[in-house]
Amino acid sequence: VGKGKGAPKEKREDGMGKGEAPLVAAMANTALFRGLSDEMKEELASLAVVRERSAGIEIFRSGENATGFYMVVEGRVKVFKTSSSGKELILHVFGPGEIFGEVPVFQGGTFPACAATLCTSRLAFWSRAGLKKAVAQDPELALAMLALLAGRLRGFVDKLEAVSLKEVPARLAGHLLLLRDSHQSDEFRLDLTKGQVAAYLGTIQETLSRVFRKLAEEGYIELLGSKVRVLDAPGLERLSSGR
Amino acid sequence: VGKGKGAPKEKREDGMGKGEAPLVAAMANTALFRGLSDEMKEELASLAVVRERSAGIEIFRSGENATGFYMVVEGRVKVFKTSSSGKELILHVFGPGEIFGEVPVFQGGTFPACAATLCTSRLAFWSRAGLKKAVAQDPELALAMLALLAGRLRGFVDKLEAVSLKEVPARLAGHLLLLRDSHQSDEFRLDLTKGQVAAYLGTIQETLSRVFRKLAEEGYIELLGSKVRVLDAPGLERLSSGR
DNA sequence: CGATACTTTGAAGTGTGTCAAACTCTGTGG
DNA sequence: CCACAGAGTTTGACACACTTCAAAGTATCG
Repeated sequence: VGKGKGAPKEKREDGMGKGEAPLVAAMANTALFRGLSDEMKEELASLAVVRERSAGIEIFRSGENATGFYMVVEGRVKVFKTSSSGKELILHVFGPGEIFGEVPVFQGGTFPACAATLCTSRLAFWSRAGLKKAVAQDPELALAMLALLAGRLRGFVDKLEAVSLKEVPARLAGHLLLLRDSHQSDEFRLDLTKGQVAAYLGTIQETLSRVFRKLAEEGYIELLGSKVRVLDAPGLERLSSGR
Repeated sequence: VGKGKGAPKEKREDGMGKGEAPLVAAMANTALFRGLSDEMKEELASLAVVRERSAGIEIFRSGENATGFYMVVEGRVKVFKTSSSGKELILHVFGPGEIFGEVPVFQGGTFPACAATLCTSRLAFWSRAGLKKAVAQDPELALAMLALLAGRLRGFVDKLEAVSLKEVPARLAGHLLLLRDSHQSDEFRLDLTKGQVAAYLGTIQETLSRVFRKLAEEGYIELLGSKVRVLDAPGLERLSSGR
């Protein structure tokens, strides 16, 4: 049984700054805040604290007490869990306009997972009380928040299904189809390193590498570095659903 | 690659009846509804349709369109996913006072997973519109609903961590510790068949059986049929966290 | 152009799933 | 009260997907 080389690679940075310039813009891109009046957006924006963090910095840790929640203004953030032997499972990657760390605002008070920046990022932070008050005052915001959590639940159900009921080739096939959809093109670049994609799919680099090769050899895709071209989308669909 | 013997064992029953007797009582036991005024509880109760279902009956299926959500009045319900080869993953088991199938009320419109009765059960059903209206009118209910979804998210994070980062012995150890906590006793009966426990832990009967025996042989537990006695709780803790 | 991070490949080991058969309960009808 | 049916459970032999460990190969950027 392997164990305990799992020293966190992420460091922690201190210091924070203000800066509302892109904040309101990011909020306008956010499903959560989009419905709000400009007035309310301004008010919420003025309550936010914006911090800049470089790549690979820990934002919070699983089990830690939460005093509020975050929004990505610029950059990218991973939310993840790590096993005692050091293997990582990425639960989600958040980009500009997306909020994270909201679970303890409504329940439990501690973060269920860890978060860290993937690249240099600007993050907005709101206190717990602020969001609860806003939600209690504005039924539309409450419904938007409910929709957000419900959507996340749906995502986790899919992930549980994938990790527990599908093998790695099926998971990768499904992931590639999602990327293809979001890029609306058969050709695209992976937005993560392959190691990160592996952690996102619940496996490891070496396995992912072999499966990528298999998919390429069997004519489903073409692979050059991080560039992927989907050659047989229906085939990937078949693979993904396990038929 | 195994495949396609996965014919659903669950049948579907028709017919429904009304019956509010235990309904309000169950609602009083529900975290979601507890905060409501008696008046509002009565109103919501009057809007519910109560159906009785025998054991092993399908309630809804993954991907199906949702017109509302459910509460267990009496009995037990599993929410689960099935792989193409017939393996089942139980996401959750709900008992009296617990609601399920609420995700599509707030997002997406379709059920993310399947649901079926584990035993003869009485289920209350509410229309989608009713809940949304109630949530919009009552900020406390909105916050309670947010807490419910956030708690479920937390549960799924734990489950993902277990399935993806832990081996079966660790998962079983963790599960037994939870049962021990909820029964507040070192000795208790499994509330599910071992096959169902296996599906709940993301494995299969045969593997679970071997792991149970291993835990017993190594002195962590004593096992007689479905009766479990925890002998070494700290040991299980160690096992569960993978140290 | 060299350092560092990322990626690929190989060989070997392991946990878990698969298949098949025997065994054990539990409740029911004779 | 016993015998039986059926579901649930256990066990064994085997297969295999995936991980682990190790090393070489390839980008990428200052």
